[in-house]
Amino acid sequence: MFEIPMLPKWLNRGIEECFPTQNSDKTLSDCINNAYKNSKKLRVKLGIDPTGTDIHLGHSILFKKLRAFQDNGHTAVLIIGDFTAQIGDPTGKNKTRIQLSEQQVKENAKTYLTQLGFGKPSNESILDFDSKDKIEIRYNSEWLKGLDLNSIIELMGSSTVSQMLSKEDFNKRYNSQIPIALHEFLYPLLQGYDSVAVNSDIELGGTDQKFNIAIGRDLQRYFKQKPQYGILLPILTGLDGIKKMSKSESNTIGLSEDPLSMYSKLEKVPDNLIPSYFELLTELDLDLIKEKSPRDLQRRMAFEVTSLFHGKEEALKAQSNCEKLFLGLKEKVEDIPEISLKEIRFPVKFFYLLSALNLFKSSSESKRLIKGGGVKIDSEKVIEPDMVFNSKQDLVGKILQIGKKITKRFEN
RNA sequence: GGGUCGGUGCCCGAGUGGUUAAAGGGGGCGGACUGUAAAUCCGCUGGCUCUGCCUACGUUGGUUCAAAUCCAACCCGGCCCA
Repeated sequence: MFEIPMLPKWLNRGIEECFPTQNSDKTLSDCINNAYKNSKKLRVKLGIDPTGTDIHLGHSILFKKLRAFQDNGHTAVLIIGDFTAQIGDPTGKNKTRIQLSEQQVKENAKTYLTQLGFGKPSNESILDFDSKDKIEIRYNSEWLKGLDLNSIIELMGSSTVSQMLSKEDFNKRYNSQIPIALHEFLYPLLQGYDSVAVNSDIELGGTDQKFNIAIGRDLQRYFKQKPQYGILLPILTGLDGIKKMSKSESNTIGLSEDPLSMYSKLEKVPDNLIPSYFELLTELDLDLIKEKSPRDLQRRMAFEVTSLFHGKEEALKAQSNCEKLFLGLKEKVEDIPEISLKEIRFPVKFFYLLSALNLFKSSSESKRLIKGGGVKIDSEKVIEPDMVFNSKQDLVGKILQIGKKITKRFEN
C-alpha cells in the first residue's frame, strides 16, 4: 500500500486506489480541495447489501473511511441495498447466489445499523448518526423497486455483454463453464444506478468493487450527472491469513463480539497479517512495525482494535484475562463468559453435555474433539468423551476451554 | 428445440453390482512444536446420549439376496448445432 501524496492526511491512509487518476476530469484531490474551499459538502456513497447479519472487521475499514469523510464535513450517503441484496452481488462468487426473502433482508438491515452504532452518540459509534446533515440513509428499493421494463431495458442497453464478461468474476465463471444467470448482469447496473439516484460525488468500496463503481460513473454520465470518483480500499484478509475476511469462510471477527474473544483472536493472527491489520484497523504509527517484535505487535494491534470497538477499559481487561488464561491462572481470571448448566440433566456424559450446551454442531463432533485432546476443564485435558458428571457441583465455577478459541465458565 | 457430455461428502475428484460412511487431494478442526505466529509432524473430518442404529452418491420409481454402480422417467448444468 502507498500514500497518495495529494490527498489530505485524514484520507490517504490505507487506500489502495483512486480513480480516475487522469484525463479531462479533475483529480480526486482537486475535488476535495475545492469542496473544502467552497465549503461544499461532498456526497460520499457507500453501499452495503444486508445479506448477512454480522458486520465484521473487514467491513469496518470502509465505514471508518466513511466516518473520516463525515468528520471532515462531508455527507455520508449510506445505501442499504435492500433491493440488490435479493439479487446478490456476483462479485467474488463462483456461483449464483440464493435469493433472500424480503423479510430476511429487512431484519438484516436493522441489525447492520445497530452494529454501526445507530442510536448511540457519535463518539461511541462507528458512523456519525447524530448530525443530520452528515448522514443520509437510503434504501435502494426506494428507486429500484419501481423501475419499469422500459427503464430496465434502457439500463441494460448502456452496457455490453463483452463489458460484463470482462469483469473478472464473470470471466472466470464463463471460462470455467460455471453458469451465470442473466439477472446477475443486472447487479452492477443497479448498483451503478444507485449512484445516479443519490447523485454521489464519491463512491467508497473494496478493490473488488472497481467494476461496479466504474459502471456507476458510466451511468451518471449517461444520465447527465457528473461522474463520481472511486476510492478503493484494500480487502482485509481473514484470520486464516489467506482468504478475504468473509462470513462464509468463517475467518471473521464480528464487530459485536465480546472483548475477550475479539482480543484473543486478534492477538494470534498470522504474522503476515500484522502490517495490513496495523494499517487498516488502527491509527498507530506504521514505523512501529519495523521496531517491535511480531509478538509485541500482535498484542498492541489487538489492544488498539479492541479498544476502538469496546473502549480502553474493556480492552485492558481482555488483554490481562487472555494472559492469565494462557498461563493457566484460572482463579485470577475475571469476566469469562459464563455458560449455564440450568438445562442440563445430571448425570451426564461429557460429550453429550458439550453438545447439549450448543458448543458443537453435533454430538459426534463433540466426541471427536474430546478424543483429539482439544478440550480442557480447569486446564486439565479431558480425553474421555463418555466420562460421566454426576452433579452440577462437579462443574460449577470451573473453566472450560475448547481449542484455543472458546473459553467459558460453568455456572448454575 | 436437437446432439453430446456430465450431476458423488464443505470443495475438487476416484469409484461402474457386494466389508463402501465411499480412495486421493484441498480446506477445516484438534494435538505436538513455537512466539497463543509461520513452517513441519501426527490425528480427526455424515448424524444419533453410540459396543449399536439411522441417513447419504441430482429426483422418483424399477430390477436384484444386494445398487453410487444396472434399467426407466424426470429435474438441473456445460459444450456444439438451431
